[in-house]
Amino acid sequence: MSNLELPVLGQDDAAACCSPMVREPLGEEAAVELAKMFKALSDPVRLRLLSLIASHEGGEACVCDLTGPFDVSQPTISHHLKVLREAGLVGSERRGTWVYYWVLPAALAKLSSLLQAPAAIATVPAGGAR
Amino acid sequence: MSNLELPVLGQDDAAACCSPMVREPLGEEAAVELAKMFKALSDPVRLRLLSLIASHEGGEACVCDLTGPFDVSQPTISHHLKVLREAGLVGSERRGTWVYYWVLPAALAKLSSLLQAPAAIATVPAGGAR
DNA sequence: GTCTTGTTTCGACAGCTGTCGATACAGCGA
DNA sequence: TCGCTGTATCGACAGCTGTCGAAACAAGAC
Repeated sequence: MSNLELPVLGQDDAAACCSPMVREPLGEEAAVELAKMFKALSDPVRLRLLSLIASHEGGEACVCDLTGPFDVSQPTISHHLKVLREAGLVGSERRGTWVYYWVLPAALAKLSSLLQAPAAIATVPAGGAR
Repeated sequence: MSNLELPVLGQDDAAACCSPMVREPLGEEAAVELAKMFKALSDPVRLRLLSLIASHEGGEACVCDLTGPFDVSQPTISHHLKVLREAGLVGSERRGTWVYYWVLPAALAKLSSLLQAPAAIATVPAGGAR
């Protein structure tokens, strides 16, 4: 069976803790921590926010870039950004007037590797490479 | 506050659901669907249930194998299994007295690939064209 | 200084979620 | 048939979540 170039465990310290959950039962503490991250991803607005930030030029986006595409109010966007930040999925920094957010790739990689299902790897279309 | 109209890619494309979200903004519909799956993962008990099922011999587990390790009641386990099933993450079947659950690897793979964060994302040049 | 703009926090509210005990349903064995 | 065991559903309830408008805070412009 072919093996793609997948994020390898131990690639960095954040991912080291998370082997695919299909290999061994998750511990209770690990489950609690991971559930918090998945909960941050469990809202459509936050999911779109995350992808907007990640796909933005330079890999970061100003809040002012993020309020436009949504139907919800600006305080609500701010709230969702806070949730993403507290879950460790994004980082933020104020630069003058604006506040910028960027994705923390290690966090996404951690969740991604956790969900890797060996039996399914062969059925996944060959990566995102264009 | 919401007059901005940014181009959103992938709203009509099936691939939008499976390519890394760091490459292009998630469409609204795709985000709603994916959020449901992540919501199913956003509870520690469900996360552990999923890993217990996946790591069980034969890749499937009877409900009777799943109630033991948890402090919650049997109806609660049944409820969580239902959530996982309705999210499309597991399948189930009754065989005589017992009901068996198994993980649907394609669903995990879908989420896993979505979260894949290429290391390059952090170093994309600011002037990069799309 | 004052004003303007960008962002966060606050307080409130409806709706959803996880949990339970009680109960109903499904098979099996005696 | 009856009873037993395994599983799902029901009804209820406390607590959490997403949302808003109003207000506060931060930084720059005038």
